[in-house]
Amino acid sequence: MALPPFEETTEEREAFDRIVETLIFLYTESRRLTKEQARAHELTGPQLTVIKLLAGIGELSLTELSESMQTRNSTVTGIIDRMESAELVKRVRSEEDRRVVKIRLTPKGKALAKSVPIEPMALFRQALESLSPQEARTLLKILAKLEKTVRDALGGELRPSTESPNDAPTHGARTKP
Amino acid sequence: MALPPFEETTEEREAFDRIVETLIFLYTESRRLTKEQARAHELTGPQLTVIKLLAGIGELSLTELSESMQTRNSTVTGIIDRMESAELVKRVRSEEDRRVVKIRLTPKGKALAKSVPIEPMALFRQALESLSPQEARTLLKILAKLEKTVRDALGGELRPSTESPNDAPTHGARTKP
DNA sequence: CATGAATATTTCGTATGCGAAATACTCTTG
DNA sequence: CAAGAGTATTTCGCATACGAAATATTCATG
Repeated sequence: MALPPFEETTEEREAFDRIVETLIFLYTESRRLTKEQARAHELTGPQLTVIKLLAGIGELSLTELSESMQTRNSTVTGIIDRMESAELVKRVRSEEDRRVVKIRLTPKGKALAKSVPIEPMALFRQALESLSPQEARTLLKILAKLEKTVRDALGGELRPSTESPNDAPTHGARTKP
Repeated sequence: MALPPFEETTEEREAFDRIVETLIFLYTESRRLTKEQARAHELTGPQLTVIKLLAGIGELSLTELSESMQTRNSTVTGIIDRMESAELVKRVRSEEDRRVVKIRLTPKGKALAKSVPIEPMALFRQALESLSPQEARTLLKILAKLEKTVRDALGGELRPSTESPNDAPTHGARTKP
């Protein structure tokens, strides 16, 4: 009677603030450390992600890459430009669909992928190992629920972008698309 | 006997991958929507964060701002430069310590802060409301544990930056420092 | 009180990251 | 098969984001 479901208590608000803050902390610190570690191998964070993705798969179109990395095509174009200049990667026009550009590792890129042991978001992954299996399962379940809520909210709201129906931003995403 | 604690099963690895992916999804999508909503008010995402922070506090030094936003000083300098050009904010040299720059809202900035209803990371915050109180508590507990693990790891590792001992990156952090 | 270590901010160069518009190509339908 | 809708990528301009180095100022010690 006092507080309907949507009323937010002060306590609840503080808890939410802490959660938001911690989410940002975990994401940004992991990103920073990845970037720093990548530098030791003459790579940037996103470039490391690209190399690891391609090493696992072989080749990906630019759009597939951008989806895997949760970024926009226009962002990935720039990343690939620089990697191509550095001879890490090459663009190959697809034969079936000539609009598509396939991205492949060069021998130099493959060698680098093999020699670089770090993986994107390693810091966060490592932290996950400190959780009990029970906690890990619970975390995954809760995050999945949040993801669903967000996707539903975006469905009736977003995708105002001109670009392809991507999902969203980068720097260390899936290692397996 | 088969798998010592540090051995990672395939199943576990996939769960970790999903968690990492979801973390990135939640962070980046919330960030994107905030940015998009801010645009309707002639603001960028980080600028919205600055305005909301200052509206709650009054004034903050540049370093305090960068810590609240989990970004580097050099990044915030640029953000404040543009906001100052837009007359949203002004720099005031501190009297006690003349190295310090205090950032304050201008009347225009205050008015804008009042008229803009959106808050940074609103999408994610809103999603949190879909959780049961129990789930929210559990999530907070697990994230706090991860945060501690990460801080410990960084303690004996990081902070290789030349800049002040900040914590890390931006775009929508605390609303209350 | 002079010097050097420490701290706060800025400057600079480079790499994302994004949306909007332009290009190039494919796929309908008529 | 030609015109237009749809899709893949690039181009462009702008705003972060970062580290390293430069500046300005304060503090600690001798």
